[in-house]
Amino acid sequence: MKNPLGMAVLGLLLESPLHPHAMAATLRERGLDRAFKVTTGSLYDVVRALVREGWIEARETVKVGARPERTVYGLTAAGREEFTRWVDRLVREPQAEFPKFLSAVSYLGALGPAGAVAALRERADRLRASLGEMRAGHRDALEQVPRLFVVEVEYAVRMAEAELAWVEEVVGDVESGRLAWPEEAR
Amino acid sequence: MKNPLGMAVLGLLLESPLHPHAMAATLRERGLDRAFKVTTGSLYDVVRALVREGWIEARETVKVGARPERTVYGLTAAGREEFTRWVDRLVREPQAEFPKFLSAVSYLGALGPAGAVAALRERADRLRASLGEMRAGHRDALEQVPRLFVVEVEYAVRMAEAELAWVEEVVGDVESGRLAWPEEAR
DNA sequence: CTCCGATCGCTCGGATTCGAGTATTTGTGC
DNA sequence: GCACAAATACTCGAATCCGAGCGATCGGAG
Repeated sequence: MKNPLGMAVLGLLLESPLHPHAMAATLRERGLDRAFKVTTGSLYDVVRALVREGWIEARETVKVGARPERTVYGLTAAGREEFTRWVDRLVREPQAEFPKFLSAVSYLGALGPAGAVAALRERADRLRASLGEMRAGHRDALEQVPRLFVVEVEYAVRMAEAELAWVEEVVGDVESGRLAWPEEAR
Repeated sequence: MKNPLGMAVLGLLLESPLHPHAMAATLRERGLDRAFKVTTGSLYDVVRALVREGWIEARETVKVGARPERTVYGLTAAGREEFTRWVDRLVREPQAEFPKFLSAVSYLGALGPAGAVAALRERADRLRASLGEMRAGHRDALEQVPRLFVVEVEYAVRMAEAELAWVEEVVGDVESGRLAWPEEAR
């Protein structure tokens, strides 16, 4: 079980038992779909895996109307423990990750100086837009809930700001020639 | 074809035809395994996919001694074009990604104030260590190749610095009470 | 000259992932 | 009271991913 969505599920069930569809809906309501990739397809797989590990268990299967049955899952004692361990580990140990932008920047040379500047400028614009949305969302959320519950947005904002600053700096460096384009890089 | 490793392969073949094992070796030599997840298993799948798309093609199959045959692949004209488009798109359009730390921070509450501070402190230490390595590696590399070829390391360093700064700030905020721990968060 | 670890180069299959599809029901505007 | 969008709830199969091998060869120590 490596999928962080599993952690999200445990975290939700800490509050109260739910059926899969409700988990997805709740995660989206709380904006946690910015932090977890929540796709329904994967969700059912993840739930099955959590059951296999003994961290959650089916509580009841209710049928409302003629819709498909809903199986409600609740946390086990082991699941409760696992959740904390899981969060703790992910906070403690930086994982090697491979953001697509990092990959792309490795081959920035291929765009040529003018192409690189154009592409980076567009990225900067998009980053500014999404930063605007995040900041607004954060402000609104803070009126509803304590800061601790939206602290991950602050992290996301900081990282986006850092990226934006770097992108702008590189644009400047290319234009001023501080970042030279050697022959070998087309 | 979504795997960025495919982009890395196209980028390598731009220089000269190679067989899969040599691709992996070259990527590692150049330290690009920090930017691309290069696992041999996936590599062969990715190469097959690139052939299917018509972006690379088998050039020859040589047999040296009694070892398994090596199939050498080279770029096609379509592959050359696709590579540029690929880099351009990834630079232009920020992708929604889901770093594990972002997920974990969403449930930071579960660790309690003391637990959170402890875990964050450990992360900070690890980040400092890996920053040290990255900076040293970058310095060394700069003596060998032009800056453009290691510019992705500068990005990685900046992002790690931003994360470290944020982590240290949150530790301070928890300790000073500026980041309060409401009852609901255990 | 012979043993052993490192390197070469690839295959395989289990596990995971997720988009697209299905089918019902509720709500809304006209 | 009817059409139509949205929400409810889940299944399925195709694609992808990747760790764990596997067998050969090479280089160097003794």
